[in-house]
Amino acid sequence: MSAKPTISDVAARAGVSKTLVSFVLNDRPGVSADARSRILQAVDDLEFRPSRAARALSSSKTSALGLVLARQPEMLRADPFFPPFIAGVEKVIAPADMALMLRFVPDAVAERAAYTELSHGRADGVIVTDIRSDDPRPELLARLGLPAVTLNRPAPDSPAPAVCLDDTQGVREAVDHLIALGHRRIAHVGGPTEYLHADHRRRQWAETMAAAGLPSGSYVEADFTAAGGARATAQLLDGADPPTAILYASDLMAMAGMAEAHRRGIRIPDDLSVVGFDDSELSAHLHPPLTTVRTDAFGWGQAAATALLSYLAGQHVADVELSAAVFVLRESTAPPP
Amino acid sequence: MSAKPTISDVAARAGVSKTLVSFVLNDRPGVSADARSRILQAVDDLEFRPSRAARALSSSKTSALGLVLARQPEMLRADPFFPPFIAGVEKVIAPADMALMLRFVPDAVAERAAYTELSHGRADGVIVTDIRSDDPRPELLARLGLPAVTLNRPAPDSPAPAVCLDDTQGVREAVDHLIALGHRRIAHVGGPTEYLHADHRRRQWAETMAAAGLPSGSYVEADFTAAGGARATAQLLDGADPPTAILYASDLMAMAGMAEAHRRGIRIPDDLSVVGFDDSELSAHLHPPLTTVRTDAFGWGQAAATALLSYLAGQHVADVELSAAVFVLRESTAPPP
DNA sequence: ATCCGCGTCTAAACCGGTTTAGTCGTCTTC
DNA sequence: GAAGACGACTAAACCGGTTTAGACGCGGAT
Repeated sequence: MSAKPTISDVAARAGVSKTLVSFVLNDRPGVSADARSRILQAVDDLEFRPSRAARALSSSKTSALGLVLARQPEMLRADPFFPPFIAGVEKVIAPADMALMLRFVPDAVAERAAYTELSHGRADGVIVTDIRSDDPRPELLARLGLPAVTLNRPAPDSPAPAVCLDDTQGVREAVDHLIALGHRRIAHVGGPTEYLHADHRRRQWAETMAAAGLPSGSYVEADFTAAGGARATAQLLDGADPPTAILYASDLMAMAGMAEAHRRGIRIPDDLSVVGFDDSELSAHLHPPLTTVRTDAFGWGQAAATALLSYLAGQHVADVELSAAVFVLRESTAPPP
Repeated sequence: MSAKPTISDVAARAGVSKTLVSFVLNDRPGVSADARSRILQAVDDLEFRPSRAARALSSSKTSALGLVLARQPEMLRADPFFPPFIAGVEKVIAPADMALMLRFVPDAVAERAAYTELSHGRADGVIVTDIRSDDPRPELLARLGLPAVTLNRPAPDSPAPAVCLDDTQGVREAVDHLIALGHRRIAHVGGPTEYLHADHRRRQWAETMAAAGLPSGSYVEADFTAAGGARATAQLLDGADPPTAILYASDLMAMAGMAEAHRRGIRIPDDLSVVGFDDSELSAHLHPPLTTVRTDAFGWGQAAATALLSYLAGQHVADVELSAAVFVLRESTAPPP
């Protein structure tokens, strides 16, 4: 078991130059059928695989994409979005012979450092998720010269192509559904408003209420954790004039909220209607099954990866618009008592 | 806004050779204080960062670790283990200036290809998780010359250091707890037995029952998904002589099982006791809060990364033994009706 | 007969670092 | 005062690919 064979070993065995081997490996024209087959034979015999590191240096292509997640471990633990999202990305990039560099960072400083790192020979491009308001990343990435694709559009003038999924239409449908059932006091438990998607959901909820001529409902900002969802629910339930329905910005918070209600002897959906967001794995198997809004994280991952790959290939990439999040009616909603 | 500066640019600006810059960058002795400060100044002025790709080639070190996950997207969606595990790994490797290459693969063939890929200039070492029975990976990795650390020991003679966490002691405590409450018919809903950890949990359950002189309980193999957990629970509950307690190999299955029981009007814990496994985010916030077994995935990630880093540094690494999974008593268990 | 174009192939430069082998001057040491 | 040790520094080789510039032989056009 000797060391790994190099392109020179292959060239020697096939009786040709390194150049020609490289041509064959990269499907470039101008190689005779005879030479090609001898080279392929040698590649096979030696089990040769080109070194990624060498290729990265000479071609300035790492064949890797980067993904930086700035999250507290707590918020990540039960996140229903990233696993399928990453699976979708992988599905697209694996056949393209690319891989994913993943970075989890605790704060904005480390985040900046991580992107800088990635831009120096670790990744060819990045997918930017969890867009925040006044997100500094598009500017940073432009300065680093690191190609990027963003999930939704951070700002009208963001230079990176955006892969957009309207995740608020489902929220509107959900609120309309609650209103149609007769609810008038519909509260919202949101995520940290620094995240654009959390803010959008809150806005959509407020606007839909307003459009129906209802008074604005109670709003509590939470943090996407189960504990936060339970706390927010307790606050709403214990307040004066408690809501008859609560719309949550995530299934996890909704589930914790349901338990919190149960604990008070409040029945769902009889006494309180609950709507989640995400359609996470467990939601359909809850008792009662959770009415929610579904976003296709896997498909979003695929679309983002596809867009980034074309962008890296030098093609002009227009914003992509995916089909909107859909409202999933199950059994956690009913007319108010 | 020119191209990225190289080490030669730094050398030129500081009036020294590339070699000396390299020495300073790598903290090697034999550089005068004067030269060192001039070089650091130049590095600063130019915002120079060494190219990972170049460094990888010349030093044969990629500064990256690999992690290959062979899972169906479905099984990954609500997995409570990997997010904190990866966060633990990151916590350790980030300060060591390393990064994580993540690969999700659909099957064993792709898995093999992924490891092969990683060994050719993409990663310096890998962490092997989800050990299966007769796992082919230790042998493959040895053949590829790719340093590895395994989570638990696949076989007594596996060449890679193992980072072990006894996740069955908590299961024994859980079963003992149920027995002490008076349960005699304790069923188990397990994970796919090809996974060693799933198999271990099943064994521990069976052995603890036997040790207490109880007849062996019903066993249903499921797949770690919510749907699977619900199905298995239905099967147990609808069978002849249904159990008074069910031990699940994951919280997700336990939660789906609880809902399935509720649907039949079976109250928890009054009519049926339920124990999960993982202590996932939601478990403490369920109604009733789920009694479960907690494994410290974050700590496991840290330990595995630490072990791999020392191993890569050429140190001899003995197997690491972490503190065992602990039984977490909450409110989903009670004496049988 | 000469020139041109073309298909096939190669030598050498190059990517940006690390490492080896050695140069040069100064300071000890006998 | 010569030899040796040592600290500071550098030129050049090297890692394993890709890419550029050009060589070589051959057939067809002039």
